[in-house]
Amino acid sequence: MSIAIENFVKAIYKNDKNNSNDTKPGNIAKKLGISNAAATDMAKKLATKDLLHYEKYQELKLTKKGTKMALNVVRKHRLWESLLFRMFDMSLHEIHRESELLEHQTSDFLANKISEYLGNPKFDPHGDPIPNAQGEITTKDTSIALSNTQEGNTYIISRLMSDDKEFFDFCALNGLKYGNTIVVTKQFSKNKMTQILINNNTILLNEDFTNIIYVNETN
Amino acid sequence: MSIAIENFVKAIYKNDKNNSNDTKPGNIAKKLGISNAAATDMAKKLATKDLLHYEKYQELKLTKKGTKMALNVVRKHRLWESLLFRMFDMSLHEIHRESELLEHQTSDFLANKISEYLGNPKFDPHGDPIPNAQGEITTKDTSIALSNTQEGNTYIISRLMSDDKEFFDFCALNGLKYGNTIVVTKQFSKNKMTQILINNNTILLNEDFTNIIYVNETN
DNA sequence: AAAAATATTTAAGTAAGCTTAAATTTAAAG
DNA sequence: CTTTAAATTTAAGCTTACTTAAATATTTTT
Repeated sequence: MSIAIENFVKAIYKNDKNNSNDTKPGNIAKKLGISNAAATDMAKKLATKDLLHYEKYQELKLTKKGTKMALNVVRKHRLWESLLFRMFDMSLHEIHRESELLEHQTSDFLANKISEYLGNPKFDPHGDPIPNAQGEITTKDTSIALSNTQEGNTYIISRLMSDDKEFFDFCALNGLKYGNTIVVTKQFSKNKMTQILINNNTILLNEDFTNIIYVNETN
Repeated sequence: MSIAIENFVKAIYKNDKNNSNDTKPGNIAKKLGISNAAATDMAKKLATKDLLHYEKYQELKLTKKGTKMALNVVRKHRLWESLLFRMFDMSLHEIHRESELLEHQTSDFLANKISEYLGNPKFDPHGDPIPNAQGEITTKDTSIALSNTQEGNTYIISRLMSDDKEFFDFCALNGLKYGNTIVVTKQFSKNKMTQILINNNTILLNEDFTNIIYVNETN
């Protein structure tokens, strides 16, 4: 299948996961930087390939086959991120940018080699789960957005859900990293801001950030 | 530039290096598995982009710009081969197959990271020279084909110039590997065969193989 | 040096993956 | 509930990278 198709099913998959927007052609088009018309065309075409269900004006829904394809691409993306992050001195933004391209030119064979080399990791450096070779995500996600945490509690950063360079630069600068511990010192619910303590520094995060930083409670 | 263009200039570059065939559209088409007509079309198009010189019925000649592009792709290919070969348990044929795809989706930035990680190697696992970041090959090649060696002399394998799985399987089985030492025990000039001693095994190689195995004299 | 074989080029056409503009449908607002 | 706004779809068209078939030029053979 082509790169365009892989990116299309991946975009649908990710849009569903975030359940931020409804999964209609327009929203997918926005993510991919193509016109609405192109997205509609592609949706129709993929329906004939049994990758998704298409009904005029309705949301797009991946078939089992489509989901499997999406997870296969996601797997390769996250394995590349894991490998590049471990081997080279590259930022979260940089590994994402490179993996976005490499994911489409990676055989299942090579993906398995990378996975094996890394010890079959379950999570990538963003904290996102890595599907296995069968396209299954076996871990369950108990993490919550920082915006939903309780004042006074201690948490462990589990996911940084973004592709944005500036966000990652901010994270790197402030020690916001997968696995690190933070204390939520104050929730400003009216202003939708969260104050946290990390590495003995107090920082105040606004909604944009507290919605994409995910954490787990400490046990 | 597109993958098709990168592959086209690369094919011209490699055809020139091997100086096996004249570098006309038909020969390039054969290498790329496309029709002659497609190759002519592409050649004309690349001439307008100043990547090569095109004159009807004449050989294609890369411009400086075209050569630089080809060397940039070759660099990425050989760096990937070096990395995959070092990290994973993969054969020469497998690393070639994967690198053939990865080479087109690799930023200069990542290529430099890979090079740095490997200690800026000058040769890949096939013994082929790796162009530097400026697209220059700084090593000079003193190696000769096994078919041109002298009976009784000892040599070091310097290059295995092939993409063929069977050839690499044969090499792996018999210890024919970049850097290994062999003794040429007999040249059967009439039958174009060469007998060598390697790892205490005597093997007889025919022309197909002695023309693509390159060696250096020991000092 | 002419005839035959081979390669190259031209011409016409196709599929993928887009575009813009107009028409249609749905969703939102008053 | 009607009007307005927004999104989706259809239609027509473009570019890239091919294809096959026919025309033309070059090589090779005799």
